[in-house]
Amino acid sequence: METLDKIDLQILRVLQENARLTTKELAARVSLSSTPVFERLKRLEANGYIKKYMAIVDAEKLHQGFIVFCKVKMTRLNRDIAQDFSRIVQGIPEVTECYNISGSYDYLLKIHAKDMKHYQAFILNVLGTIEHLSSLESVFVMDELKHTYGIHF
Amino acid sequence: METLDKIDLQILRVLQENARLTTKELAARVSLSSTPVFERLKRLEANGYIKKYMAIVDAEKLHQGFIVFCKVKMTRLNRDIAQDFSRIVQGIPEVTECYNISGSYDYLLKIHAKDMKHYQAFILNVLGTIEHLSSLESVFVMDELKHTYGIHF
DNA sequence: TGTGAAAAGCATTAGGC
DNA sequence: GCCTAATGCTTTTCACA
Repeated sequence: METLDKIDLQILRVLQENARLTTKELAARVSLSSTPVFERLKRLEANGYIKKYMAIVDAEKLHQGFIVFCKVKMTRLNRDIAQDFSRIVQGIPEVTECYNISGSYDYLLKIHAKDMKHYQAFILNVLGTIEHLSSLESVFVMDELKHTYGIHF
Repeated sequence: METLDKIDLQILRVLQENARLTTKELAARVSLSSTPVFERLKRLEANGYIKKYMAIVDAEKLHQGFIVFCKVKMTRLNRDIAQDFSRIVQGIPEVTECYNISGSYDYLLKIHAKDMKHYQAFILNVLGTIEHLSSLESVFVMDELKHTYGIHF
């Protein structure tokens, strides 16, 4: 797939806002009939423009509303250590995001926990026990002002 | 709504993974017929357990793959200044997330930009011009190791 | 690429356990 | 609460501009 036209982009924008629209409704919003919209959609999915469709659930209501950004520094970092760290992190459900970052820390992790007690236990029993870990710094989220899920394009 | 039973939780878990399942498929996964699943779904939506359905699009492919966490410190922070800041941030499309955080900075922003050039212009022309802003620190994302979108429960 | 029509399959409601 | 069954839409395919 070379490049997306305006209609493709519009489809992506609409679906980013509401993924449960019927093809018909979607077609109405981009002023086409169902068939071409259906085909474009399949193409966008097949080419990886749409990674997945998901329901955004309320973390607070599901008792996972205690959010912490945890900065991690390793004693040293090479390919093997980085791969091990990545593998471990993939398997930790509390870690919802993990980034390799610039600055004085190596990684930034987003953690979802039930409360401070749960988070403390998590640090002591899970994160803190990772090999080659040098230091941890927890930045607690006091309020979520904005969370768009999705991007502007 | 008082509390969710196991089937409700299962429905939420499945929809978090794939929001475009038909009611029928969803029903099969929780071993029920369509009708009760349909009713549970409507209840979960009505009670805010499901906040929205969205397509996750590939930021890289849409030229928004340059990600920066930007820490913001204000000269001082009171209710009015915080409200102003929140209002401004809601209107900035590059800011996909914004948190009020503990530590030596007041806010943590997640920024999606096209590239470093775009980001620099954004800092100079948009973020840097906000009133009562004391300092900014950019933490650049070099690699995204994990991004689940969604939580474990 | 697009349209419109038709077949197959689903969502949604009704009626009953 | 759950089920099965019926109806009216939608999705999806196909022929054709």
